Amino acid sequence: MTTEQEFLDSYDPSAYPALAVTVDVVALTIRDGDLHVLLVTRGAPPFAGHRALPGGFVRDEPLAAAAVRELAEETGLHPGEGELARLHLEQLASYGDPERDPRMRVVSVAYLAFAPSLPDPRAGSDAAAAAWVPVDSAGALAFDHAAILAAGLERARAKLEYTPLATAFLGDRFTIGELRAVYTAVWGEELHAGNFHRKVLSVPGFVESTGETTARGGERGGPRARLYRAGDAKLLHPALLRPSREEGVR
Amino acid sequence: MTTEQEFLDSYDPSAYPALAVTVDVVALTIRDGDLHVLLVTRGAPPFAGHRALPGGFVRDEPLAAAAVRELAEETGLHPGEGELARLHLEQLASYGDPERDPRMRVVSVAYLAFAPSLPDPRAGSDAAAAAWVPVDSAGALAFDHAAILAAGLERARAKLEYTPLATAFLGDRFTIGELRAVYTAVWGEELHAGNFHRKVLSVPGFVESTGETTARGGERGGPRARLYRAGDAKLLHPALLRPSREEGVR
DNA sequence: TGAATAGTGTCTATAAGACATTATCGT
DNA sequence: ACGATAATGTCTTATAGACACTATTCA
Repeated sequence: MTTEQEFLDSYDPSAYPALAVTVDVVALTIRDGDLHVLLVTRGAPPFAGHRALPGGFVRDEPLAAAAVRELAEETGLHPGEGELARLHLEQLASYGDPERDPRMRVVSVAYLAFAPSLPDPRAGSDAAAAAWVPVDSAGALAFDHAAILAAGLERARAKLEYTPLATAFLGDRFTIGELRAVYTAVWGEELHAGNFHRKVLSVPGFVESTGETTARGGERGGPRARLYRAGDAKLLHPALLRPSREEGVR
Repeated sequence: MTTEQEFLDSYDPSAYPALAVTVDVVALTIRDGDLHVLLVTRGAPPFAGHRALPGGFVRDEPLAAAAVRELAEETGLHPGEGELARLHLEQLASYGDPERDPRMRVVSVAYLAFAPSLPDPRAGSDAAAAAWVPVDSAGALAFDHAAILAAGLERARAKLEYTPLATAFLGDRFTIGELRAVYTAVWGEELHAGNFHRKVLSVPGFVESTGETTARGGERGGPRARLYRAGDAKLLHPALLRPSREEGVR
């Protein structure tokens, strides 16, 4: 209870009940115009057969490295390889309710990842039970993972407002229309094409022109679109605010 | 390495190296117009004699409860008692670099607290070494606490933009001038009094009038000010943006 | 009386959003 | 030819910020 006692305790961790630290990852990507999250199907109790966020125990490594490692294992890709090299990863929050895991006290550090469209997890790897699932079809998840997913989605929606991270869902070159498709998928709202176009170009450092255009127009017609790459801005100023933000204000 | 192996491991935590979880609290308050943070002076190695954020090991309790408990111990106040009852507490981030504590692997969950002006920590309590320190005078801190404090300050500055949490630094009734003093203390920038006044009143749900005024004018003259209390808004719309946000955008 | 503060009014520049328009491409 | 999309133009309204101004109170 006293400060000195704490110092003593700190040298004797076995005086405390066993406690584990895990990382769980909310990995988001966009497929076919819809926002998807990477989920695994648990093969053992508790919650056997339920879907869960990919994650696992932290080893002798930084927390973010554990998140990247788990993600790489579940997708069958290697960190720094191919599309995983362009991954955006940020810490989301930590969850440590004593009852959140029925086996023992587990504190989980959740991470949020934005990925360009990735292939399906490789069959035969650790990731046999992993799949990209539309976020609207995630359903019930193991442990408190539904709450973690909800927090990740809300964070992602907010981040698109004031950061250029929407580009993290795209390749290194993209059209304004593709960028708008990211916003509509994450926010779940249609955006006015013309206003969005002008606004994106008016924010300093959001995108920069490559001088190129697409090789051909859209599948259903339309002119060739100019290609852009991500700019050097870390924050959008002014921000792109969501249309419907009156709800939830009170 | 495989998913099944993880399930087995999860039942045998002793297979993993000893690991501790702590909470550290960035507790902010405003005294004499300046932003202060609660710091303790360490009495034992490592970092003996250095200042540090208040914190300690997590017990059989939720993480937020551990943060409140540590804060109560250091200030000598009891949770839910007096000013501590009005405390705003939110999770900040977790810090788990393997080298951040020289003794052992410690993962710390940092919390951020906004408090109305609190008394000095009680002499004779656990808090004998605790004190409110102006954030500009914090200097070097033990472990990675300087980085945690910096993250807390940035979070606080950002939160004041789009939430009504500035009122968490004030009593249950306050003037617009007192609210403006919170903003100038946290942001470190002067705000135009007239524009601030009109803007605060124009944001729905930020403050609501009590119909009362202060008993007397300012110490150096001026009329009596109307008294307000916090409104029911959870988000400010439109937000109060910091004047200088061009820097750090790139 | 003078200085400081509360609160309001006015004006300008910027930004958001609704809507229209033109050009280019695929089918 | 037709429909779809890219990109730009126009107009209205809301907001931010600079500045001026009046009223009230304390020293």
